[in-house]
Amino acid sequence: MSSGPATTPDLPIEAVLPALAERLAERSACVLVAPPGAGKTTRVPLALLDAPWLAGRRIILLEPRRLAARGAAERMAQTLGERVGDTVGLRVRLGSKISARTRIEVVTEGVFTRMILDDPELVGIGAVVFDEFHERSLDADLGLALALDAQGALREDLRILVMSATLDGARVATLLGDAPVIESEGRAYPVETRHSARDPDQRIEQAMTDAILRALRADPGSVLAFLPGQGEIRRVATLLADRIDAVTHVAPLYGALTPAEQDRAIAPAPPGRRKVVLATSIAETSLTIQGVRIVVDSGLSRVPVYEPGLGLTRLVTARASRASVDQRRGRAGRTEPGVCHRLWAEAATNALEPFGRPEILAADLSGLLLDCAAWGVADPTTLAFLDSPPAPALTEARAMLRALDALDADGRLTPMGVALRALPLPPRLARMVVQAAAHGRAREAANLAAVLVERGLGGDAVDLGDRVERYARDRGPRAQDMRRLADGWAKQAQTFARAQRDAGADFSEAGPLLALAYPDRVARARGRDGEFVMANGRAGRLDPALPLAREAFLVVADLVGTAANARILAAAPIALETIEALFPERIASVTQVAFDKGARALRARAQRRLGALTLGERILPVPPDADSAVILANGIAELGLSVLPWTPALSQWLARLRFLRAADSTWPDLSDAALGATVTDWLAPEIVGRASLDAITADDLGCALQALLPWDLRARLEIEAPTHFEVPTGSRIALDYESEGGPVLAVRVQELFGLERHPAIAGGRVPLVLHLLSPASRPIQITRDLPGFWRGSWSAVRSEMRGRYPRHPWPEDPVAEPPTRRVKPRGT
DNA sequence: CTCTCCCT
Repeated sequence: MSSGPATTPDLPIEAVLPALAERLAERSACVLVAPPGAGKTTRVPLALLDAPWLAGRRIILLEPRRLAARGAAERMAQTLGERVGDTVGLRVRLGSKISARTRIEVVTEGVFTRMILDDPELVGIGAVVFDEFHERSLDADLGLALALDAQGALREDLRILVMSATLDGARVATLLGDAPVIESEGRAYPVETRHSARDPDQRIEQAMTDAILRALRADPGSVLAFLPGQGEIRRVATLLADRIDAVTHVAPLYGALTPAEQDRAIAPAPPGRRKVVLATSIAETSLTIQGVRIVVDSGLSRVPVYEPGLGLTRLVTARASRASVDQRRGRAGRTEPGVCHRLWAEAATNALEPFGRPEILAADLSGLLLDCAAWGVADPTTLAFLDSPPAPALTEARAMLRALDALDADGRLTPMGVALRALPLPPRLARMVVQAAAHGRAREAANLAAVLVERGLGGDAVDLGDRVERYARDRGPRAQDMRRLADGWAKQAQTFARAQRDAGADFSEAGPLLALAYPDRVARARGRDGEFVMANGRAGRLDPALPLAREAFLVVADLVGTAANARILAAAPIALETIEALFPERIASVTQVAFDKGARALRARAQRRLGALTLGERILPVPPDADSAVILANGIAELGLSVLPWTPALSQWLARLRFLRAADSTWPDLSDAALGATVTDWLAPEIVGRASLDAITADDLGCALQALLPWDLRARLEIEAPTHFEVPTGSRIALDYESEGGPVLAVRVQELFGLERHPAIAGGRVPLVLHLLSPASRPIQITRDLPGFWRGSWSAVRSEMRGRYPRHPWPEDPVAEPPTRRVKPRGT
């Protein structure tokens, strides 16, 4: 291996600079792929400065982070022996250093998007250089799409250079019109990679703790460990505390720490001591930790998943990408050769996604859509994006911007949209500030917006009123910077403000202000345990010990977690009267009819609703309409159809039809399941105007059942399955169709005297099951063969019965005897 | 099992 960067001042990138200059002289776009340590960020812009095609115009260098932008500007200025603001300038949100002499402007990606939207011709600019493009931020993707559009339509002479560390350069080159790709060597010390697959039953915290302790014993130097999030970092720190030696210091490192805490975490260990830094993906790029020789990588990272439809983002723990784990490994070889321990089997590396998911595929696109509309493009998918913005997120963004009144029906910018774009804030918050300005509260709204966009400003209390108050008392440099910015937003918003009628809300308070930005996240308490339901239908919870948890209504600004378990991170209370005053056109009056199972009756309520949220309700008489009847019918079906007012005749009717259906499927299916599934069709029309089960009569049920039988089958029913059977005495006896063996005719035996043939129905096809009864209607015999009975067991029955009922006829030959229906004994 | 990171 060659010697390291410390001993060789010439950087690997120098070797490709002549080729790069040559390509850019003849082509308008170029891709430069160079791994970390190549020196591209600082060397390339300076090398292009004297190119003839630049003709004295400026170069814009895009960096993904303010820290990186400041560092690049400082190093380039130093190379020239100048200060930032001379030849090399800087333009970031908080503070710009630009002068008339400036030829290279280092800007953050978001700044460039605004620059090109304000000046699509990019007057005075000869080249735009995208650095760290492999990070694929939303702003970089949008900035490149807009720059390509401008180049094609207005500025064919504009040079576009895309620089990237690990990118698949060919894809970008295609996007840039088959631009040439130049590759450079990187420079890093060798890093030995060791794999050890984790026992799947072991928790990641335990595996990481064991691996760190092993690594400390095996090699000298400090350790940088990558974990997915704060929770894991805290738990590993606790586990390590019991088992680590006194000369080794454990330092957590993640984004939510204050800058001072972060500085302490990345400071080198004192001589003779070692350090274990437990970090999130924050340590993959942008900050270097001195003295790290050992990296231990869990292979996991926490990534956001945007849910269009709810307009919310939740976090999931996922395997880190191949690019990400390689980047992590590289952190061990920054200053000397190192070791990287990976907590997975070597073969699993090939199964990793090659790159992390580009932000444009998993983000809220409302800002992007608004910017595109300002560019004159209503459909962003017509621009040259490396990955096209996904349709569901665009649909959601379009709906939100329409609701904010920022776009018209054709997707063009409205005057409100112009006003929102003038504020460098997310569209919802911009709308809040503009609308508050119309009521003379621009300053209050801008301060609330500041607390919402700058993480940690005003602390992390859930109650945003508390955060605004703390921020107002904060005299630190960051708070002062943000106050200057917020003042600018407020002034800008006031230029668009036209005095409006009284809104009936006090916009000096956080809750009413927030409602302007998040009308869909107005929430109502459900129960007492800090549970709230929002107008968008989703629920979230608060620590029940917080005073905020006792409020009836909140506006939720931020929450995390899965749909089933979302935690509210920022909110402010709002009064019911304020909600009613703010959203008269959004609040709908809904009459709701529901079946009360306990009372077995319908209940009607008039509800005032904001989306999924019920603001108030009162009891109403049940409307006697078809809709109510359907709800009652379905409620009854849930209880079971046996609760209906069945009479013996209706039960028999049903049994007759089921009997026929069993043999012949031209008859309708009237099983319990089929009837229950179709109550809307047959029961509901006959119970219109009924408000409870008790109000339904047997007649209602009869009419409803009749409707189940087509006209042409009604006459056949009487023939095939008659209700009664006429015996020789002339008695019409009801048949029982519910018996399992078939339809039953139960009759006193004397009424059958003279009958030679067995009685049958259904055109003689189905013999009845005869239940022969004594004069006292006690069962004597069951038979399906009456002639056989007369010939056979009748004589035995006769001898027994004659003794018990001596005054009734028990003839020797029943076929020859006249039938009788007399029950009373013959005269005495 | 209380939040990844970044920007106008």
